[in-house]
Amino acid sequence: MPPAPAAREKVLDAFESILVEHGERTATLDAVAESAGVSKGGLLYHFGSKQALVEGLCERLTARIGSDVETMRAAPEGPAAFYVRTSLYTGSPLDRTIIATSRLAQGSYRSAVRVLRSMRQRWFEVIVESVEDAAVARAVMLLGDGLYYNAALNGDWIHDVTGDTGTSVTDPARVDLDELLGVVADLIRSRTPADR
Amino acid sequence: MPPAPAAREKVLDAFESILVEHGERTATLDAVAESAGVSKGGLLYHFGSKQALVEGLCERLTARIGSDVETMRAAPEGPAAFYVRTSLYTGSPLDRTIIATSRLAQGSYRSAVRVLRSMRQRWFEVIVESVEDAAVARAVMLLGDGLYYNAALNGDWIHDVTGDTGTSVTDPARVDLDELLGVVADLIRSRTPADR
DNA sequence: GTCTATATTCCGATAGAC
DNA sequence: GTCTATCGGAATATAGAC
Repeated sequence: MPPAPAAREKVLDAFESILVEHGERTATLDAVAESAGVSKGGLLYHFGSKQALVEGLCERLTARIGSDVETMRAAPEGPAAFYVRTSLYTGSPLDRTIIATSRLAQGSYRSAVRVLRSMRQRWFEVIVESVEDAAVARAVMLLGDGLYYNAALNGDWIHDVTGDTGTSVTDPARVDLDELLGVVADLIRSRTPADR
Repeated sequence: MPPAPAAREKVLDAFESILVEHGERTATLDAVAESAGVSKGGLLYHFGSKQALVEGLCERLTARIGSDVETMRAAPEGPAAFYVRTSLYTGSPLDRTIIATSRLAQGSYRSAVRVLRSMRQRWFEVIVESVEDAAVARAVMLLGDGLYYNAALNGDWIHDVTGDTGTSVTDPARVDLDELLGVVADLIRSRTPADR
């Protein structure tokens, strides 16, 4: 591949960060340019319009999902567990691109909606293939969706970075990964035909 | 209660509709006023600023959640099943208020984030009380969150209005309610201590 | 490729008539 | 209570210098 224009990636990173941390309203060309360390004119050289910027982010998501799906398919723990585990927000590049694109989709950016739907479709295909039960696969998908919904809602992204002992049992937002994976395993087991 | 200014409610309805159908960016005072059939000046008489409008929607959500939680607590099918069932978008007033508020929360409206968190907290308390297992309760919450995430993503809200027979099994977005409730029932059963 | 203007449109809010 | 008119600021996009 070509040397890859560094400025383009920097602009995309900045756009992503502002979307994740401050929402769509704040992600103006001015703000993105400043955060990327270029002028507005410079930004508009790489992305001719705001729509082009949105398109750029969508393409980045498509690319990142491609490698994620490959990893998922080969995951030793199984695609379902892998999917649930990686749906818990950790601030990975993929996480951030997903949240940023979700923010755009909540606006009226059709292309963001399209790319997110296709992402879900690709995940689902791999999961349903491995659990052999469409109902369970859809439930697993929903659990992952729920984790992203919570990530997008909380904003500060602190789930388990603090090693505090007082994790309140009554806080629905504080999801424990091992606990959840246990539930998922039970779920899959309870639905797997015991014909062997 | 006082006669309840009809115009205020109409404005709030319009704000909600635009948020749900076109997103936060489109929900300008101009657009809301036009959709509500009043002038911008008229709107600003009832809600002195955009922030006041946001606050008004948050208060509406708080009120509607209050009655929802009561209904949920008394539901014959049990709070968990009730919660999952009503998390599937049907276009009810509560559904619309939740989606609208979620749209605001994805922006940087702190009050919307706060009211949504408190909503989840209240739901969770009722659910955990009935299933007696915090892990299951959290998983159930996530399933509901996932349903709302999907509703917010699809935008056209068509899940089951069409009586088409060709519901593709490979479409993760097309959730069948009975199927999902079956999974939830299995889940609760698999985790309920059989000590009786 | 990147910059500094500048044109244009639009949004939120205020003032004041009716 | 509801309206019209308008100000000030911000956002997208363009033009053209370096």
